[in-house]
Amino acid sequence: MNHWLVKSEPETYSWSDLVRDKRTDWTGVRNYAARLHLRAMQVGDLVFVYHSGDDKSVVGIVKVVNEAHADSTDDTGQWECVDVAAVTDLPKPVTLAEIKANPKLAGMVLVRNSRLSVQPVSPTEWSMICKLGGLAKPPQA
DNA sequence: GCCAACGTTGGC
DNA sequence: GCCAACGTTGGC
Repeated sequence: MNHWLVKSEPETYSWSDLVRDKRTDWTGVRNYAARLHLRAMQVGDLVFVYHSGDDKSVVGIVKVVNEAHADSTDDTGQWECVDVAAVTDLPKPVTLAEIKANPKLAGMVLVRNSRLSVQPVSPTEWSMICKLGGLAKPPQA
């Protein structure tokens, strides 16, 4: 199983929207590198949700419930999305400042390439952020 | 509001 | 195929 991180502007679609919807198709990705990651996702993979903008925090975890398929919000037919379902929020959101300050996390794609909206997360990074986020044990797929 | 980083577009 | 110009993202 792989781990990922997706970004969203909370003004556009926030974690609370996701909790309300319970499940959503993660549309709107319009970047080739991000699309590669979407295509690599498998059902059961766990994904951090990060709020960009004012929040700048990892706020929750979703799981992939449907592999990549056509993005209904795209007219050109070239972009894809996966379906995700809410798993848990982080009791204590992990801020970008914390991530940058943590030597184990400072190498994250989130820090190195802040513009990539869908990105891989290493197992070490995953467990560290779960811990910082106040999860006693990381969720199972 | 500014600007750095990055991606895309289009002329050559 | 290169690269300048432009647009967008997102942190500060």
